[in-house]
Amino acid sequence: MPGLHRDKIDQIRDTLANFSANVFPLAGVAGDAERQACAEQLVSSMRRVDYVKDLATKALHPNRADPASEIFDPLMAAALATRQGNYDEAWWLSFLATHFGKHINDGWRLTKDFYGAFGTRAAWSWATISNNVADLHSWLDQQWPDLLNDGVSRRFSNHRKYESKSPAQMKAVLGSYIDFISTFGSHQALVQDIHRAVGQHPHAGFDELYKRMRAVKRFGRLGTFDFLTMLGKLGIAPIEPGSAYLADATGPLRGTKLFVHGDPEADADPTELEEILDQLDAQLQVGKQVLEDALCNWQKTPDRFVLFRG
DNA sequence: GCGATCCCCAGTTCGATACG
DNA sequence: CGTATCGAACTGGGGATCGC
Repeated sequence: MPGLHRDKIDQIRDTLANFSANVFPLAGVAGDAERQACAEQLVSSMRRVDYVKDLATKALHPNRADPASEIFDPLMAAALATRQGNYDEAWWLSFLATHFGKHINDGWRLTKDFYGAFGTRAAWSWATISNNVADLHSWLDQQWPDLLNDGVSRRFSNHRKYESKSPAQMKAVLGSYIDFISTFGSHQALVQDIHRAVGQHPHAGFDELYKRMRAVKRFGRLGTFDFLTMLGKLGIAPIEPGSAYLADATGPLRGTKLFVHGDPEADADPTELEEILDQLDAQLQVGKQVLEDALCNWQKTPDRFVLFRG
């Protein structure tokens, strides 16, 4: 990150140094190069988060919501649906965007072609699928594999690289999500139920949804965290992560161990690491998603900034 | 060149075992 | 009994490597 955001990087770097001196010694960023690289990763993560938050209010072309359009974008489509009060569609689009993900080269093509059903029929909108799961299943069995077999690359994102486009898995994953929501009748009814159960605090809501997402197949710690933080950023659900969910993590846990103890393999209690992140964020005020994202990317190359792609 | 094979990954699932 | 914890088994697809 050359030149740009110099002030913000400097400010974060100084906060890290002060925190180390006065609150808890952060062994992983004791060196100048490491502290600088970490500060740059934090600013880089903040910018990615801010980009998505801005989608909620910025001007968007209506074709962003049209899967037949070249400029279809499921996150922008979710933002547009939210503005129209169509929370069901906003959640569903966010779910599909998270499940398929944006591939570094193929972009949103996999999401677009599933959601738009390759133009073979009306789009698989929430209104359509939630009332016609059987139609979705037969379409996946009978048409989807042939439609995919056209020589065009439609890959999952890095975070979803173990997923499969097989009809069996598609039915299992999408079906389990549809079932999960259908128990409540609508996404808004689910949110109301969460509020009844744990109150209205965004951290409590996030945590309760995180637990309940176990009902959705193939959505583990990473997929669930990506999905729920997306809902929060786009203003689709009033939730925000109150922790980095290190207990179930691999990369972010490694990153936090390196950050705090100077050793990615350190035998550290995730709960204690979370408490240190809590205290640090009281000063940084960047949010837990930025911390977990930045520390995961930083630990790959701790002594110099490498932009995360993928 | 080109297909076959291998390896990796910020993963997931399943079943066994240990608890209260 | 339920349920928490743990590790082994297994995952799909891309890209690198290998053998021809």
